[in-house]
Amino acid sequence: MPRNRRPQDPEAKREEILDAATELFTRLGYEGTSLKAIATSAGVTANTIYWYFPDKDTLLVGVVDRLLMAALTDLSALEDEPLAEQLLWVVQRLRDNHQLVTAVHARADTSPPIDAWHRRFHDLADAVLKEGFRQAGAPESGLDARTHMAVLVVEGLITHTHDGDRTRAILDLLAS
Amino acid sequence: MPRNRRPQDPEAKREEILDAATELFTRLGYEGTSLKAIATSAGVTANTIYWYFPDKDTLLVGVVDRLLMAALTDLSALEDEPLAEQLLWVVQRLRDNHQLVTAVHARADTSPPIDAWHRRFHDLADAVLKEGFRQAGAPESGLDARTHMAVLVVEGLITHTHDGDRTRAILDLLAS
DNA sequence: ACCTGAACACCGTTCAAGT
DNA sequence: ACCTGAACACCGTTCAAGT
Repeated sequence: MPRNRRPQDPEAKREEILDAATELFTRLGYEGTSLKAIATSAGVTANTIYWYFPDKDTLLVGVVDRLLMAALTDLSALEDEPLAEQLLWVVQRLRDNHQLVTAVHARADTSPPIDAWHRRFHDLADAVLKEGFRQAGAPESGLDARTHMAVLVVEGLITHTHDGDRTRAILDLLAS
Repeated sequence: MPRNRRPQDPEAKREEILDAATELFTRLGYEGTSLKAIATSAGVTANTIYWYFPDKDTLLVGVVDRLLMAALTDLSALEDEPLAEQLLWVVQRLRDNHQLVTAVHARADTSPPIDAWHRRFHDLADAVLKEGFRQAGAPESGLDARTHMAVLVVEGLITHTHDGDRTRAILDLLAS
């Protein structure tokens, strides 16, 4: 049996590459992780990644999109919790992935696919949070400004290290 | 006269390198700008930059520190304006430099000098904004959380494109 | 369809050598 | 003290070639 016939189905290989990229981007940062390192960790050669993804930026989009969807799914289990509690959960959940957030921001200006994903993310986050504010009984006036602001604050709390008390105080203020 | 004797004093050359780096980092981003491009624009060779700065990260610190000091100086002329007005001025003033902000965030985890500068920046921004809130008559209770949150929002407004109305609405909400 | 080895242009950084 | 040319290891990406 030849070495480069698929030992398993190609969807699984794609997932393995995404797994490896997620782990390494999270731990070493986007610029600090080479495609060679991802490939080695996934058991392939660097240029094999190009069969599954057109470039490194699009691989990053695959990584963050999968993480976002998983987080949203898990968040839905907390929909009856107070808003500040839900926001705190999001911040704690994504804090380990903060290097992914800063990478998206840093590369959105250069990479069209990252820019497009980033815009979709904000539209989605705005919509989810707006609904959260409504269910918390927030007044309709100024609701857009409030939700946009809240998304920026959550991003800021993920990308900046604060102790738990300060994080909580900010989120309480935000949800009040 | 030999070519590589200084035609002018070395402080001026250092400033020229900072000027070139500021312009190119701002326009093309940090990762999108090579030291060779900066050097050429400043009329030297790439490795000459290493006589003035230990590495590319420290050059970035030099750039952002100079921009921050200039912005703070100019801001002091507006100290009698309403707080929301001052914040709007800051956002508009630094919006063109948003690639510098995202670069600092993206590299703070990897580069000790950038991390150190970033912490100093937040300490300074917190202090300045806290005084701004006080002068605007904000209550002392919850003032820390409010200032930290406001700094995150200002960073978010700089790094995310919003139309003017939305920016203003968010800043009004923040200062109210 | 899937994977590789070899190559390409580029990058930040180092260093011995010049003036 | 200030600056350069040449080199180093590395990077993302391409492509002809293999199975």
